[in-house]
Amino acid sequence: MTSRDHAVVRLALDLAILTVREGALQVLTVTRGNEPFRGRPALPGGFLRDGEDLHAAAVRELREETALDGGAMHLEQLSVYGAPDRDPRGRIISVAYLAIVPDLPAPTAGSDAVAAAWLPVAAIRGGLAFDHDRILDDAVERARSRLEFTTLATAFCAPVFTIGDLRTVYEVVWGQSLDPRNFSRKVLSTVGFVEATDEKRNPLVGRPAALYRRGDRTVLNPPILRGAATVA
Amino acid sequence: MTSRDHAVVRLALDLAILTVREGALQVLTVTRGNEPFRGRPALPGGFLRDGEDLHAAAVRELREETALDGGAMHLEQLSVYGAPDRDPRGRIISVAYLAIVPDLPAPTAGSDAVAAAWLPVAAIRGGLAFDHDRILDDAVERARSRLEFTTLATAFCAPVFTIGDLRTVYEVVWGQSLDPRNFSRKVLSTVGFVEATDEKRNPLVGRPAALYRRGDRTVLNPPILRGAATVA
DNA sequence: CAGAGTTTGTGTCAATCGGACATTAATCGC
DNA sequence: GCGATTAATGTCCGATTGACACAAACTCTG
Repeated sequence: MTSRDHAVVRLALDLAILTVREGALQVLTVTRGNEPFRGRPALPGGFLRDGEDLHAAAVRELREETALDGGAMHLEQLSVYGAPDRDPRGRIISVAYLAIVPDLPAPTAGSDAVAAAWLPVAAIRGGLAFDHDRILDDAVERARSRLEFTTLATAFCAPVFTIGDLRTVYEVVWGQSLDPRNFSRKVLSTVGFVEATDEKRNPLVGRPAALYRRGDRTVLNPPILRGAATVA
Repeated sequence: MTSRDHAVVRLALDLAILTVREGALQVLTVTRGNEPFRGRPALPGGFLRDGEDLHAAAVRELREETALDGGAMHLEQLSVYGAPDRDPRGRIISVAYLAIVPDLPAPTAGSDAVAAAWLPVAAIRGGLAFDHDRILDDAVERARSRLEFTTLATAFCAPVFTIGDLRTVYEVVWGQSLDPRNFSRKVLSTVGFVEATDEKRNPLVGRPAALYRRGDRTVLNPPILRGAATVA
């Protein structure tokens, strides 16, 4: 069945799990315990199991890494990386997934066999194993684009959040500051983006902010384009 | 090396090659000569070869099917389809690619071993083999979206084309009619979208139209959004 | 050759949207 | 109470867009 003409490959999954922590866009990394790239940070991942659905495998990996219900968070397929020399161990094709999670209050699964850690994306300068730098670049660009055209930003937020929280997500992911007034107007005028609650949250200083839940809309029409706004 | 835990898969490539022919969005299909799905139309494709790069394999398949220089046309990765039961022959993961080609004057590679034919997308109602209907749906949606945010529409056109040709591409792919005056203004005011030539083309009837080449810009900012325009 | 028919190219106008910015409201610390 | 700080609402104006008028250039027909 498997003739010489057909490449024999193993199929891996790699997850770029993004969040906004401490005012920065961060990605979940694991430290490699084996060669190659021993000791280097890498994106968490694993191999596809026998008879396992591709998307289900990604959900499983996400749950294993974040100890969160993978079905509830945002998880989308990013791309496939299949350069012949991308893994020195042999022909391994990797399907990369992009996951967006809120700032997790739980300790980041550090008790696992592998050491997991959140790293600021800006602090990673080509330091990841394999071709994971390229995967991360693609993941960040996808997330930036998603913020323009979908309501994905709410996936970065806790179940209940303020407009300021949402604006911070945009500012951190895009790396530019936005006008709070215009941002509020844009979000609140888009029906289905956020849903008002009757609660408020008292910050350490300043006027209390109204709290919102995510709405049922997923696509933003019109989009919120990252124009030539004031760079932070 | 390949433990029981790791699924053994074969990696296939499927191409959704789209064009605009005879005023309709069409896709290149091949008629399957073997079981399963013998006699049913399917997207052209093949298996990844040993040591072959993924994108290079897609370029090769495209050239085999259209006899055109794959490097010159638009070819992008679409998605991966990996449901366990998507192929009755066993575990086959498929990487789908979207290709956009102009209306080919050459006979559509009909002399090949497999019979290739252009089929209008609208005429295909769940008639493709495997999960190719879903792949085609995704490909069409991707193309529609690309027309909004990139200059991809020029890939549907011959090297030299009129604004009317370009508008026809939008109308056919989106399935809605556009105002010719506003469309011209939008295209011509976007620097780098099209490049003027000093030639004109005489249609069968009506005023001659100026001919343009594709410009060097790839992203459209601002985009041309398919709004609630008049449906054709 | 004149006029109808058709398509291209230029222009107008009003409604809407987006960016820049002012002002008021609510809370905390002193 | 008062200043500092952040939230929420509002104003203004230029840019963009959708709807539509009209002139220009060509072919076909009578």
